[in-house]
Amino acid sequence: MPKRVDHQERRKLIADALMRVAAERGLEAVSLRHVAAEAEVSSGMVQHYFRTKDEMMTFALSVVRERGEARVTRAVAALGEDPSPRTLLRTMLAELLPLDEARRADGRVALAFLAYTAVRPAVAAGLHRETAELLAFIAGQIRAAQAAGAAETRVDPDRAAVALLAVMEGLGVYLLGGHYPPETALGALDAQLDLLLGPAPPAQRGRAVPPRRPSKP
Amino acid sequence: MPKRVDHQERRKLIADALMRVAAERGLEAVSLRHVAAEAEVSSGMVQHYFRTKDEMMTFALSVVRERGEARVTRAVAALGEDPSPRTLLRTMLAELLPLDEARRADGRVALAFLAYTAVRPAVAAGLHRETAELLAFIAGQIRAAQAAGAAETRVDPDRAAVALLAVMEGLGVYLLGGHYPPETALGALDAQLDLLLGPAPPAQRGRAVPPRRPSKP
DNA sequence: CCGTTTGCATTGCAGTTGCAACGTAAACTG
DNA sequence: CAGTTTACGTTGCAACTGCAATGCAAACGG
Repeated sequence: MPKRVDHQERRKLIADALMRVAAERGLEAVSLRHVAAEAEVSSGMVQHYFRTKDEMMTFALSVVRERGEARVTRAVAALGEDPSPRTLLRTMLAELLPLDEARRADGRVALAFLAYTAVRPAVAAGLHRETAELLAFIAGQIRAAQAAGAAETRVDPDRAAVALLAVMEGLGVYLLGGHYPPETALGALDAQLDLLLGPAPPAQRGRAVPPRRPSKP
Repeated sequence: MPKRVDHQERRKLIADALMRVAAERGLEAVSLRHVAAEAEVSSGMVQHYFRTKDEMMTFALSVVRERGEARVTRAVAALGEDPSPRTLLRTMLAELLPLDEARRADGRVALAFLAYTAVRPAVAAGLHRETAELLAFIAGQIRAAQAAGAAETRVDPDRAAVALLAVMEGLGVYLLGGHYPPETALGALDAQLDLLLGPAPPAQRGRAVPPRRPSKP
């Protein structure tokens, strides 16, 4: 039986189990044995693929990141050929909000890792690059909208991008905390886009994110 | 010696130690013994004042909330008699951002508790009330600014309040993660206020929060 | 002045933790 | 077919965990 196993695949299997544990009971409940049990493998196997717990955590963090990226790319791809900046931004950001249970689970894990990395700065390096790229992209879209005359040109695209991404992150945090219902968050997101890009064309207004067919990533 | 002790004071002493541990090494490192050691008391004493660890955590969470509130009220009080809505909002929100090391430490603890409560919904009840109050207050200020003609009346105050608070929370999270420097966060906050309330009067622009004298709360 | 209550310190315990060590069986290499 | 490597499974261990139990001295109530 041995030797013919995909190393990366096993690691993802374990990381997935870790995320399930973390989503349900928090990162504090993540132990070698719990993860192993959740993945239905022996704890020896977990040790075989991750020499230390920290290695496992770091890998899981990268998986979380990639999941988010995959979500966004899929949602954006579903928009078809070059969508308007507004549609693009709204789709991206709404996709990153924990609006259904699947995304809530991911969100809880992400939030846990956020707290985790806040105390272990060394692990956070990868996140910085991603944030920087996202910010650059968002700023680009805002600039495009301004050039097309759709947006007020008084706002600095870079600052607006930082604010817009922060809105999304903050809404996500409050949603996870159950401070308000999803509609409130979506309303605030749309209001923010209105502020930045001017009122939306009526067809767009309040349109839901396209339905996502069930998948087992 | 016994009998003449202020119960509440001891509990705060312990909670403070807990927050120091959590700020440095995360909530996972918070154990009865660690907290006791940090507070320089016996672990028996900790058990005397908190019958279970959960009771201690819940109390610490309430202390975190109160600290934040105290910070804001102090900063706002320093503004003097009825300041403009814009000044008020900017002062409040900037005070809640982790811009110096003291507030970063508090922020790390708050973030850790956010992840903590996301998995234990029962504990989060108190937070909801506070958020709701804050939102109502912010919305009120925005309404006031609109009535005074300072702000564009096209934005819905309630939605704008949700977005504004989310901006602050999101900026805080990214700051704690070290994704960008404090100036970027402050820039985005000001940009957001510009969007909501119109450009700031020149005297206000970029003015720093009044210096906070060192204190041992 | 004596019992009760309060405020702590110490000890002990069962359970859990990360991790090292060892064992083993299957595939690949020569 | 011998030997090495890969892929695990099992066991064990020292450290740590929350918590119960016990002890004890000081203040207070009677």
